[in-house]
Amino acid sequence: MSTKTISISESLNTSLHKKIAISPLKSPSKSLKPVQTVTMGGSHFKTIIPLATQPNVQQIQVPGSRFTYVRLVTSTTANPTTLQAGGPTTSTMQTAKPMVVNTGTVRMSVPIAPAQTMKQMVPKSITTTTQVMTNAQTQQRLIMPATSLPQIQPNFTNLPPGTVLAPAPGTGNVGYAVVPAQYVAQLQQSSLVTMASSSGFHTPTGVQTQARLPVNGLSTAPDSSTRPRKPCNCTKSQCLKLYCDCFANGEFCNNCNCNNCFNNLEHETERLKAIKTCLDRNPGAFKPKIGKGKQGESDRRHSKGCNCKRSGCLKNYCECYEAKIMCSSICKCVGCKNFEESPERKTLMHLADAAEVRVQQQTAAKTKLSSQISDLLTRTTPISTSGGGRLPYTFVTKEVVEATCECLLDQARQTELSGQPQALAERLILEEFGHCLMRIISSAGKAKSDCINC
DNA sequence: GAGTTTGAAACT
DNA sequence: CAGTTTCAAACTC
Repeated sequence: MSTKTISISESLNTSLHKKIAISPLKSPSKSLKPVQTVTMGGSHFKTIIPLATQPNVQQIQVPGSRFTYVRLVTSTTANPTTLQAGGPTTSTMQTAKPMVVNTGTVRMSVPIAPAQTMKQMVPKSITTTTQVMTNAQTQQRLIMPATSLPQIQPNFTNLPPGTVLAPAPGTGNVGYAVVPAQYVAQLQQSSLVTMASSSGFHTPTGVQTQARLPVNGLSTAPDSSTRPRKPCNCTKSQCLKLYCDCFANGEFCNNCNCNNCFNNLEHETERLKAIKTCLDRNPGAFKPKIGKGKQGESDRRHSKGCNCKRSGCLKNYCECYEAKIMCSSICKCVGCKNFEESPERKTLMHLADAAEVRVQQQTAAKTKLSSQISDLLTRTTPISTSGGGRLPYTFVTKEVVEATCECLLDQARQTELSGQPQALAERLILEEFGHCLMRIISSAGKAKSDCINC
């Protein structure tokens, strides 16, 4: 991977003429890319962290460095290109990549994640303070100046995400980042924002950060791009080995339950060293484990295959099963039941589907019941008797009865599907009926009380 | 929640 | 490369 230098000249004040070093970028993956940059050699690396000059963006200055550090996120497709910053459309969209900004004194590695659901991630609050652009891939990106240099901004609409425009040595602390909007949302949720202060780079002891990134550049679950990743519980690895999911995903730990965690900015040196060690051991350590299979095979498959011995590849111990893909020819598993025609697998799938449907039905029924009661509270006039303690009969309407019946039917279906004995089923249904009654009574009582007070 | 099982990662 | 150990997540009770 070579580093290319690009001049920014057009539309810039000549005194601001700057050199930009942009490295070719790598493909998106589960892993972050600082790993790629570390292998390039170089005496000093810095993990780039968010800009701070915009209301929703954090800028952190590392002592001893003249540069504003940023963390960048970019799209999942496209190829590396050479860029002419400020020029006409000389660039094409690029892949999520790590970037090395060679400023002459400091090399900064930029972990970059694929931005997948950018449209929905763009916070409304920031669109007024940052320039939002839409490219052919319908991804929105932001140009966020680390310091004010507004005349540059309009010329970067064609830069790929993940591009850092850094100044030549001696030109001051000015840097630009083209960042997909999703990352701004990450920033808002990340404790990176709270851990950094505008006066300097101070991270309180124990503070952990975790920028959420899609796993493998793919969504392993329908909502994986929006759901916070599970916190790790590492106790011995210092979160600096691939045992740690956060580390393996190229993320900082944040809100984890780990002990003696070194996977944070506070232990940047150790972290980068660990990344290098992992890469020395396995250059593909941070590459996606789930990739495209050979022709004729499933689109997605485990890059190395699993080695399961006892789980039949039908438990989450199995990386293939966990990724919701079938085992392939490269797996070395024993007694595998994770293949297309496997009856065990089909049964598991049916059970999982049924469970999901049950949960949805039950949730819907309960929501409807609550809605009916709530609706009644607003449109009925409770009948209160003077001290008689009777509840308003108007609450037992046709709608409430129907909603109650739905709850009971759902409970019946659930017990039937799970093969519960009849006696237990009846008991569960009765209990559900009791819950419904309690809700009705509670609502009616509240309405009565409200009426008395009014 | 504690203890067990599991398989990937790390180590020898 | 193979065997063993370490580790943290998944799972069971």
